[in-house]
Amino acid sequence: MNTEKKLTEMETFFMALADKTRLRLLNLMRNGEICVCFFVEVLKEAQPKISRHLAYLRNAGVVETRRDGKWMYYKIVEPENDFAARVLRDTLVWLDSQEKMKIEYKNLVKVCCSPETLVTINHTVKSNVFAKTDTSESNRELETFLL
Amino acid sequence: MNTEKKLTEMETFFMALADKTRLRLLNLMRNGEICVCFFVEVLKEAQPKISRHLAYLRNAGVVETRRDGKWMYYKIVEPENDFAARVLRDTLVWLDSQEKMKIEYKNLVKVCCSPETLVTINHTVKSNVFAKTDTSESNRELETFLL
DNA sequence: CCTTCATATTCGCTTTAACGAATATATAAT
DNA sequence: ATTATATATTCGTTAAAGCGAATATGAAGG
Repeated sequence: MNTEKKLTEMETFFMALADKTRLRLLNLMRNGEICVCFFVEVLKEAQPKISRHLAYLRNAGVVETRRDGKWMYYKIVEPENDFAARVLRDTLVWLDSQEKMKIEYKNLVKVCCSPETLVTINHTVKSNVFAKTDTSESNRELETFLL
Repeated sequence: MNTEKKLTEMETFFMALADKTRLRLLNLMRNGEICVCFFVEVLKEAQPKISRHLAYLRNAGVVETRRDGKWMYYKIVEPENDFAARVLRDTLVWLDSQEKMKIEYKNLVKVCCSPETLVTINHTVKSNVFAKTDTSESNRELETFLL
């Protein structure tokens, strides 16, 4: 890579981490991919705001997306740059050391794994919840994590 | 600390790292305290610009200052927060992996350790250079580093 | 005291970031 | 086809960052 661009890359990377909303988003993604609607629900922030910050993280190469029907899932991606990868890991540990972040993560688990909440959020019939609207892998991981 | 302030602290910390000039300053400080005039000389940036970015780093708790007569010396200070300290160390290693940053550091050493340059920069009589204007410890460290 | 030198700060300006509100897009359901 | 839903994007505004130029501060030396 051009030597001039490396500093710009660092700048962009740290910018991605230099915002409360983005840090909170990363905290929620720390154990796997999460659907946008859960971010909105848990962080209690306006949907366009969430969406913009997620876009920011994606442009910075910190997260990747997967579409599943109407839903978009975001997950943290290990940066190609080893140094960035290390800082990102450190940052997630840092977040995990904060009481408020632990609580938010637990709220995420509560929202994700509760069938009623899924119905509320997705406006889906109950019988369908775990069959279609639920991103089964992520939720199993979350449930396991809670035990 | 108030749980709400912790995220703000992280934000401020990462903001400090999210700027090319500040990263270049930190790179130059990686082995000890450096006088402002050397930053100006090596980075070839306007003095007020350097000064403002140093102030930013100081407000973020990343550097400390020491006055010696007319000269101000800045050095990196280990953040009290262990997580921040770790990220800062990682960042310095990251910088050190970049060719351009190595060159800038070598230029610093060249400027710092050259008596003529000191005379030029400090507008001081030659005989005085190493006795007064030179920050002896730092320079010894720099010279050793170069060998 | 008065001047000089190193550094910090202020001022006015331009650029960029962030936000809420509104709108667009894309998929799914009817 | 039409409608509803999830998410993204645009628009207009406000706030913040960064910059160069000018000025202020503070220490040293004559």
